[in-house]
Parts: sequence; C-alpha cells; structure tokens
Amino acid sequence: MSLRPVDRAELSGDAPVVGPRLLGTLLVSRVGGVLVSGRVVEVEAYRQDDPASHTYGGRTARNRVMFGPAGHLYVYLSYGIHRCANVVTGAEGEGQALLLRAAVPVEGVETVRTRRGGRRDAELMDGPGKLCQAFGIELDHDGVDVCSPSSEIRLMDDGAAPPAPDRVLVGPRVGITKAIDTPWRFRIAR
DNA sequence: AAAGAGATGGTCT
DNA sequence: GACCATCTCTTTT
Repeated sequence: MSLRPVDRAELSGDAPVVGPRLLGTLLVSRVGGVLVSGRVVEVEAYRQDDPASHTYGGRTARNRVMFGPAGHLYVYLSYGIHRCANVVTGAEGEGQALLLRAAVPVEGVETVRTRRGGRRDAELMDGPGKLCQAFGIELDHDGVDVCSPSSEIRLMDDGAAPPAPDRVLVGPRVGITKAIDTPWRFRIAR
C-alpha cells in the first residue's frame, strides 16, 4: 500500500471546495514517538468573509497561522479546555482553513484508547477536541506543516481518497452562533 | 433517550 | 467582562 504526503497544491484553494477532497486522507501523528493514524471523515470550512470564522475580524496573534500558506496546522484552545486543529487551505493572506472534526482510527488504537481514557471505540476521535486528544495535538503544534516529512503531524494519501460525491454528506456547521445555516460541514457517509 | 449544566482560560472589545 | 468552531457527567423523561 503506497503512502504519499498530501501535496500542498491539493490543499490550496477555497476551503468549502477543498473540504470534500480532504475527506478520506490519513492524519498521521508521531507525537511522543508513538505512531497514531486515522482516516479523516468530517471537516468544516471557515474563511475570512464568514462571520463564524476566527479570521473574520482580520489578523490577530492567535489566528496568524490561518493567514499563512496552505498546509499548516492552526491549533487553538477551545472553551479553555480542549484543543481544536485546522488545516490551512488558502493562499497567504486569505485566512481560510478546514477544522478537523472527526476521524476513524487506523493505526495505534491502543495508544488512542489510553489517551482517551478508555472510552468506547466509536468515541475515540468523533469530535474536534477528542481528535486532538487522540492524536496528541497540543497548542505547540500551531503552525506545523502537515505536508513536511519532518513534522510530527502529517497528512498522507494512501490511495483511498477522496470518497465519491454521493458519499459526502453536506450540512450546517456545529457549535457556532453566527452563519449557522451555511452548509460547510462535510462528512463521509457511513 | 434526551436535555441540562459545569468546567476552564485565552482572546478580543 | 463577554464570548466561545467542546466534552463529560448528571438529571430528567
């Protein structure tokens, strides 16, 4: 089975367009020297003209990575407790990204079970905060290049991506209070 | 099975 | 000082 890094060019573009293409790729972590991988099954698009986006109000210290080049990880602290990770999709200065909402474990499931406190297998990576906990993604990983072989967090293509269009569910995003009807949540049908 | 609430801290106005 | 791109546990139907 061939495994190649996701090319930066594939990630560069309008977030709602790139979103479905990101589905089915493999998120690979070697945080702590331990391999964990999972298939990305749910993402949400955010961009600057979108009131729900962290970049809506322009550049700040927190969102600077989102305004950078595609392929880098934007990690932020959610509700003071959880981490959430995004993959930047836009060109420099555009402020677009895809929130990694859910994945399905592929490798390192034992590690994930430990990190997730022994929860049911179906609940190991089925939310943005849970996903970061499962992969060991911390605030330190803000800015990491997921296209670079030397990164602890990488995005890989094992030939299974992307899913057929009729297998992609589209709907409104979760947990936001603005632009609640914009259908920029993409999920692989199960 | 569904609904409610508390935790917890950075970020921005 | 208000507002969260959430999760888990508890309480109620």
